[in-house]
Amino acid sequence: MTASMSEAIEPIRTAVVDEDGIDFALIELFFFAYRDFTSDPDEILADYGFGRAHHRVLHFVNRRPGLTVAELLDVLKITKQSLARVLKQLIDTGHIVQVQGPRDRRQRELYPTAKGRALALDLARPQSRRIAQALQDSGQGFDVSERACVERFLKAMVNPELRAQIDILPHESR
Amino acid sequence: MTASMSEAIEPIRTAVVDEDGIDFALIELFFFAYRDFTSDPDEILADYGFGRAHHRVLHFVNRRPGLTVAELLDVLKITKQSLARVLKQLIDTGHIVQVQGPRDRRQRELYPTAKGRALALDLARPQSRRIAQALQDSGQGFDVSERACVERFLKAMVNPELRAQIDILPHESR
DNA sequence: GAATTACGTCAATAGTGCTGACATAATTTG
DNA sequence: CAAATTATGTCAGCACTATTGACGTAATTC
Repeated sequence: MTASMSEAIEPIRTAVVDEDGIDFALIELFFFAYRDFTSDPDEILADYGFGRAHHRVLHFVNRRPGLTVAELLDVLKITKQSLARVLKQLIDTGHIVQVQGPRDRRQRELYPTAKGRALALDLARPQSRRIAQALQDSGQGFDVSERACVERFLKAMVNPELRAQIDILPHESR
Repeated sequence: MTASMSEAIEPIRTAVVDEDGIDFALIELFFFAYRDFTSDPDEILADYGFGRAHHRVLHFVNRRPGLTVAELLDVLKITKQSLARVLKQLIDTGHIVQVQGPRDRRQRELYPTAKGRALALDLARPQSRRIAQALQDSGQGFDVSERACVERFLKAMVNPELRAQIDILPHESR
């Protein structure tokens, strides 16, 4: 764990620049943007003793009511054990209910309750406000649809094999 | 922690839709995009026994060589204690060196070593590739600069009071 | 000289992720 | 029908990143 040898290791005093296809500017903008984007719901969640994991579960159960546990794991790309804790808490607090699968009785379909729906909307509100404001602030005014541009870009950033999953989720226009 | 009362809580069977200014579509796209975006460097970091916190520190020390500890804390918005561990590891492994501040000897200026610069570039490479590919895939071809649009949007998503900090960082065009 | 600042460190805690193992019930397969 | 597989739940233990609060030291400022 120690720096090899005893000679002084030379500090590099020049900043890295965006060269050779290295895009530090967008990399760090993405970091800052996502951090502030998630900070909005974080404050609300804290009041419930919940964290981001709860938010994500609540979000997707609201977006796809009747999801099974396996499907949810596949969307979130986490393990059963990681999901178990947060899902149990959301069920115990009456935000989500489990319903035995109609065809396959081993499955548990997950549905939001009115309480769970309300919380999901409360969490989405400040994030939506931030997005709307950002689109408005950054829009060029003209014909160019900032929203369409951003939506295309974000989707293209997702691993190709996962894009099919996204298309399952409800969307307004398209 | 238990759902109040004994009556069955009704599951809501309809999916939430994007209405009343709620933008679920972009919210979840942002989640998916950021998750995959960070998965690239995560694999490399694992080889070093490092995590995302190490990546962030290494990134900003490379972007602003000579940063003091206090400045780094201000950029990352974490506590001294959270930084301490990861910074110590990066110093012990010879990725970052501390130099006593020239004016104020209490300060420790942080600089990357050649090793630290190399790792920062290795981590930025797959992320930059993903961004470039996404911009290309999503670009409309025409005159519209997808990159400019995305950069404006991401910057507008950041809390206004923090945007000044971003402008300090080196950038190519602008 | 006293207060403040910059930094380091210690102890304790929380949230979220992981692996591996095991149990149960239901469905599918041979 | 018996056996294998699948869907889910649960237990134990671990890792990483973050938190708060407290304390110490050295350097600077007032």
